[in-house]
Amino acid sequence: MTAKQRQRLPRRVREQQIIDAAVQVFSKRGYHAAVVDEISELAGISKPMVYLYLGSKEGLFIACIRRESERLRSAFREAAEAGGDSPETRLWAGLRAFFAFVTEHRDSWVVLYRQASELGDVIAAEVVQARRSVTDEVVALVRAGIAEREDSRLGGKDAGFVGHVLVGAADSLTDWMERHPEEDADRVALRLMNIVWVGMRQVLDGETWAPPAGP
Amino acid sequence: MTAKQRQRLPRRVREQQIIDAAVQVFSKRGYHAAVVDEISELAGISKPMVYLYLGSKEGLFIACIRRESERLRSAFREAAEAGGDSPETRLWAGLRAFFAFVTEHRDSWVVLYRQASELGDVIAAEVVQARRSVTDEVVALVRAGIAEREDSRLGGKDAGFVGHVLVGAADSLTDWMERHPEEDADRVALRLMNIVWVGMRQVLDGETWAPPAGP
DNA sequence: AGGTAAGCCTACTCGCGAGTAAGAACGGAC
DNA sequence: GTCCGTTCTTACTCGCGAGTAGGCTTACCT
Repeated sequence: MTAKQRQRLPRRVREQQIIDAAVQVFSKRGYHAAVVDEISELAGISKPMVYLYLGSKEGLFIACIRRESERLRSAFREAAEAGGDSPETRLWAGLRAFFAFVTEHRDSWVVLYRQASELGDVIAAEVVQARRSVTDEVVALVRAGIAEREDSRLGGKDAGFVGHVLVGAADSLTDWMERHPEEDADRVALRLMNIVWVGMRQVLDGETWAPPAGP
Repeated sequence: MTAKQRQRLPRRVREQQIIDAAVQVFSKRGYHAAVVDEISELAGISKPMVYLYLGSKEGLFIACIRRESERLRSAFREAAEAGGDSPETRLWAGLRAFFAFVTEHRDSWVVLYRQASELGDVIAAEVVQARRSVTDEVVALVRAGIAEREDSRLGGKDAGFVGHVLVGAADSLTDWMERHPEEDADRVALRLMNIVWVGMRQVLDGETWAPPAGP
């Protein structure tokens, strides 16, 4: 016995521990700068175990994306579904859940969306897919909100537009929150609703903004 | 004569050519996956020239960030300054210039803001700095817009918030634009103004959004 | 107890890519 | 012509990190 044998654990558990560690390291270093040895060490395991269970560095990263993406999307959707009857309140509930999630799992967010241009098309596609799936959830709510108005002058394309505004703004606000720790997730979500949703409602009511007439 | 001597050009010119190539390759592959040989080849030069002029891969990347960041910021600022007297029209002009810039120089944008978590603190700091400098330009306009109202219920912190919303939304909308090529930069900027600026104006006017009273 | 499969490790290989040494060709200046 | 500085190249070194070979150990089953 080499004195160095660690506690044995079933594969299921180890896999999750490895992914836990990987999310931290990928988040901190980025995909390429991340070193598998560091991940395995943080997971309390040796490198070959990582390869045995996850296949390759790329496979490991994809596993991270999949798991974290699923968690985030579930958090959003479940909150939205429990958020009342109107799209408005559902969107609000979803946004609260979103900001709560990224507050608590900053690493997940970083791994999910701050790695876009990196590595071969395989992973890039995975990352794009993950972001799109979140955007789609938001767009669905916005579309429902628009559809409530019959005479609406906004259509499906506008829902996509607003969805991107919301997701992009939320992403960026993640940074803002770091410098304003006194603002919790709920307050940030409320602020965002106040700007974007109110703006959209105004546009729906026909009060648009137009640039001053030019030449 | 080794038949392989290329046209000789002064350092100034070569440096720019190298940076041109580097922006393309960094944008396509990401910092770590980018290979200096590919950059030098694309620049029509041999690798040692890159090291002679830019020092290291890191130095090369920083040169890219600096140059592209400066270009983008100038584009925004010059448009804003020429955009009339009110913060409103200046912001509008700035946004138009921004979207026009990223439409035409997508690579620059990708290199500037889609590389955050990568490499040592040195470059990460540079990237953060670049994004911040753009955000600051926007925030200044928003703050001016808010300050126009005397009885404003929004303050400096809100300007920062709205600035982050705008920059984040704009970032995300670059993806949306790729899937909607029929929308040019001006139309996207107009849409964004319609949502965000109108929303903010409403809040300034006191029409806020509040969640339905909860337990 | 003996077999066996799952969990785990040490100690490698080996290619890729950052960075460099050493000098060749060109273009003036005098 | 012949010097000198700049531009440019071929042809390396060398470390780092992804991935692996091969085997040891513990838990459980019969």
